[in-house]
Amino acid sequence: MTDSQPMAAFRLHIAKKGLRHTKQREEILSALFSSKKHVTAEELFDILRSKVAGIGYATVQRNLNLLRECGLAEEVKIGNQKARYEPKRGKEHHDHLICLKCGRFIEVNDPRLEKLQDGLAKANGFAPLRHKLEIYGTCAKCA
Amino acid sequence: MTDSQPMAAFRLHIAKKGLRHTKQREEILSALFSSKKHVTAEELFDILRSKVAGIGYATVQRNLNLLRECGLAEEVKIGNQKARYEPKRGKEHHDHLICLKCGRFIEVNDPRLEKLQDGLAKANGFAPLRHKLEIYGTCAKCA
DNA sequence: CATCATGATGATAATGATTATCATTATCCA
DNA sequence: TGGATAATGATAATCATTATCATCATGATG
Repeated sequence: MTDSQPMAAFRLHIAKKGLRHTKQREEILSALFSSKKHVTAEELFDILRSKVAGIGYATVQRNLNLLRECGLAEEVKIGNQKARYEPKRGKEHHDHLICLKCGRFIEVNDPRLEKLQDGLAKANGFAPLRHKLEIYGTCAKCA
Repeated sequence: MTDSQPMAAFRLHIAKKGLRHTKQREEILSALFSSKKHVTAEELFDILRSKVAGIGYATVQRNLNLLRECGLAEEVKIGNQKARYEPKRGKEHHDHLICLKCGRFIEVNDPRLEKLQDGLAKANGFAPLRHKLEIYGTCAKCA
């Protein structure tokens, strides 16, 4: 099997930390990157049950956290709702437009935001690492 | 007692919804607006115990939600941590620089962000209502 | 001012998401 | 291949928040 780019990065991270490669980890990564929407741990768990006999919910959660650690997954959390995860390729960052009616997420990206972040931070003697911008409103379909 | 501006707004909201004015509500609002930092419900509860004999935790939580409803309080939530609340005067909006080391919140406000929000939204047929920007990094004291 | 319908409170249980525990299994290096 | 130990899976624990419910307080009414 030829490793996909994310899979290779995952293997590298695992090796660097002295962790082990497992079938579950492989499948979790694969399922996350195959998903077309932002999935919850539970949804991912349901998908994986049919592929990996006996896989446990805790394993999915644990490895989503691991993927988050190595920058391959990002968590999006709205209010007290269950966290959703999205695959992250490379270093590109994007923000979200979140529809309050249907819950849809629209991904957006604007380089001006990065500049604005740096400016705001610098003015306060703050060293920025990352940011999270969520714009709430109504999407076109729900208007 | 001369009502403060927020207290008047609170009374108005309560009246409009057919709710009742209570000593607890008054004290919760007052304590929130007296706090110098972003407080958790628990911290507010501890402050209030000495002022209002027998006040319950649930009452504080309930009324923080009520204050949020009528725009007098704003909730800030980082990861899985306990929610923090800040008093909100009028309609001014601000965002947060959040220090990953000491947990300090710095409030910032830049009108360019509002324009950026509107631009991003319009480009996606999205009607924006509000946004939340959190910039994570290291503050000057923790550098 | 007294009555009373009902909203609010306070104590506590319930909920729900996430994390910790632990016995067992699987990985992978020597 | 053996063995040290990380990972897994099942489940319990945790923790913040919300729901429940008996009792109390508010405020409109007479």
